[in-house]
Amino acid sequence: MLTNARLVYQPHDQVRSINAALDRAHEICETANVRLTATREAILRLLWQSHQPLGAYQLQQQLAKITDKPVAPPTIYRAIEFLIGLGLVHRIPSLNAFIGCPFPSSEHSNIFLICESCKTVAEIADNRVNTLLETLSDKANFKPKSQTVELFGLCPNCEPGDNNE
Amino acid sequence: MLTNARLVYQPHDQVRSINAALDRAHEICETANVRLTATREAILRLLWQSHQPLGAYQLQQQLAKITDKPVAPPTIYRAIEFLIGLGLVHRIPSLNAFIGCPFPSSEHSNIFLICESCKTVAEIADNRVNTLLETLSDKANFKPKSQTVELFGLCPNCEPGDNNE
DNA sequence: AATAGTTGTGTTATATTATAACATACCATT
DNA sequence: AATGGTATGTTATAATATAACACAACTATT
Repeated sequence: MLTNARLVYQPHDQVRSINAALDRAHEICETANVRLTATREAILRLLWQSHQPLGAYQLQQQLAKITDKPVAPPTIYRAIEFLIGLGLVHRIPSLNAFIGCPFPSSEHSNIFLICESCKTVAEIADNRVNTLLETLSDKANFKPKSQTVELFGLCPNCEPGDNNE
Repeated sequence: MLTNARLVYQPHDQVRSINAALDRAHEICETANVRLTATREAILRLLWQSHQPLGAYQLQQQLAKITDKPVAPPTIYRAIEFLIGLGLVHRIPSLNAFIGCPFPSSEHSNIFLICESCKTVAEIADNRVNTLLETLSDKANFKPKSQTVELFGLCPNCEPGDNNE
């Protein structure tokens, strides 16, 4: 099982992990022979910096602030589309928002743990879920191609009882 | 495992199953001591008649045609909200659309089989999925409250190879 | 059946999310 | 520097969803 739950729920060295992730992203783009332009990298960085998913118009505001000039929605949506295509970013449909993928390039189903209180989102990848969903699909004669799993609840930091350790 | 896959993917007696479902809906409302008004029932009927999820504005159009007078979006959204609250209707986030629940009143996770070709949506309920997702949540110290599982792929009628029988 | 309280609907306006269409700029290769 | 592909800017608008307030309908009690 892959997960970024600890990173999301506990304090850690943000800058270092983001730089490492960006390096990885550059590699991925080079391999795919596509360009990680300034805009795209900025959007990716913003998404990776936030453990809460960001909407397109939040990204618009933040990008405008960084570059100090206005940015129109298509710019944002194009960058997002590009990043999603590479698996660097996920869309969370129930929130109309986007989040950086903690383990791009690993083939995985997307299981999102969405905290209804603080809105942070952690991600899990687990093959058993895929396997089970494939079995169930089979019984219904359905051929699955992709999937989204969203769990809504409380993260360890917001759970009233026993806390994160 | 509960599923409406056969109903969705094969021809069947629409009218009879919808009437039975509506009877069931009336029971549920009576028990909950809430009113299944004309508008709400009409929306529910429209959703149950369609194996494809309908958007709010599609429902608006269809309802306007039935009642022969214009209907504003809030009317639709209110009815939908009411029906979702009772578990009679589900929202499918990735489609911004709604679908009638084939087995309301059964506690279940929502697993949607969304055909990318013909857009029909079948639903499955299976406890193993819930169990597995709970196990995974536990490991991340996450307390799940609800969930949405969406599978995208091809239904038996659209799958090129072997067809539905 | 009159009243009051609650619940549901009509109506208008507007917020939020997303895309279409076309012009311009950038960038690599010749 | 000319060409062709890719990326971005710009304007307008489509599609989805909600806020706020007025009015109507239903329900329970007198």
